[in-house]
Amino acid sequence: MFALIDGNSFYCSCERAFDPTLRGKPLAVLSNNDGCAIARTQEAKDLGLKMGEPWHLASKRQELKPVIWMSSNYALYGDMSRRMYELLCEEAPRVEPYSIDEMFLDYAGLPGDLLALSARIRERVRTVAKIPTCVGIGPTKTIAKLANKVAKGVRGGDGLCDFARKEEREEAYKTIPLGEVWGLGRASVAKLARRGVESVADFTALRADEVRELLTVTGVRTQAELKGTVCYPFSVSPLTRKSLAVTRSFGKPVLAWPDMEQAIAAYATRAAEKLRRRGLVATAMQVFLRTNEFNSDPKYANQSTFEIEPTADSFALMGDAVRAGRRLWRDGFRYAKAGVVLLDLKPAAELPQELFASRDPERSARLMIALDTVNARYGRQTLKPAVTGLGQSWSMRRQRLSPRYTTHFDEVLLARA
DNA sequence: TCTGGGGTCCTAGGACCC
DNA sequence: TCTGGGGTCCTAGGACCC
Repeated sequence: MFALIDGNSFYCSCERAFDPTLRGKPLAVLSNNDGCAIARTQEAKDLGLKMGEPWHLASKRQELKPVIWMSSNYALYGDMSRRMYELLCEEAPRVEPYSIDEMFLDYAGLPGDLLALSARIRERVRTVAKIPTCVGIGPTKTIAKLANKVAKGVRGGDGLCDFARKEEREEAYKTIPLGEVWGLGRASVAKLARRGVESVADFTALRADEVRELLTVTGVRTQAELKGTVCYPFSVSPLTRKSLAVTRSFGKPVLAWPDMEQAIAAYATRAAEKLRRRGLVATAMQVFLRTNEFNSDPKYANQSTFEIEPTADSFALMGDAVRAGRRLWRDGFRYAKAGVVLLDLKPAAELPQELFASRDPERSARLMIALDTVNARYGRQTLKPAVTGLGQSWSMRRQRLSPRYTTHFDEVLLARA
């Protein structure tokens, strides 16, 4: 049996964990660049704030005046996520992190009342990590996810939903709309609706070949999982990821190549850091830049994907990225966004020793270790390649940032006694 | 002035080969 | 002159997720 536990309004709950004055108030956390709302407390939802609403529009709506807006603070959320994970590891034999605020638990082989166990876990996460959560239980991940959604939907409920028993969940399927199912998005729901399929029960009643024709094999898997057959097994350690990206919208439009060069160099440097932290090397790279998609600026977007010599060296990656960016650059546009994506990642340990590598691998490794050590101790941007620049007029807006309570000594909470 | 960032998987279609 | 089947690999685009 599986369980899925997830934090309610996770980013908002993280902010509240450190600032109790935010409790009971309508609060929203904004996306990068303070673009749109990506997390809302119940109070903010009740005022009518929608997921993804652009802040520049929402903040002008009269009924949303009471909402407290905060920039997203991923260092804090990542840290809170890790705490939640460590707590869960003490309670459940196996934990699989799924996203920053969601973890699957494997209850296989556990004796006793799994609902009571879930309640205990939930209470511990609430009191120790200060994060309110909901838990769904089911024999497959898809069912556990669905149960979790049901638990979340009950206001003033106990935050738990148990779909372990076939009869009970099949009864519930009759009234649950299809869009609630993990793996069925807007497009699939619309396709199914045209066939009169609206509830989860309608969907599980379809023949597998009909589902396949409509939704391909992913739809077939989702259906099988809803019926209790595991298609997505539990895995404690995810396989090494395949790609890694650093992409950002600019705080203001970029008009000149030197600014773009700085941005691309900085993104490549950051991507290289992420790569090294995971012990990986990249063997291919994608660089893209684009103008604003939403306004009436003249449009230009282009990207380039190419193989590179396998590496995690900041300078090598930066050089490749900047050269590619230069080829893509056209004068006369107002650029709104750019990105560096590292592809076909491999564990560094598997890297064959190149006889004629253009860079001395040992020297590169020593330099990168020095770079990472200094930056770990003194802050991320202490040592960085010169071309990434000091001015950074393009960097994103984060005007409503909370203090970095957990990651910076000079911003930790002070307790007076 | 203003609309996020970072992932995965699947399929169709073209190029190329035997 | 016309006609065939069957592979592989790559890429673009769609769909979905948080």
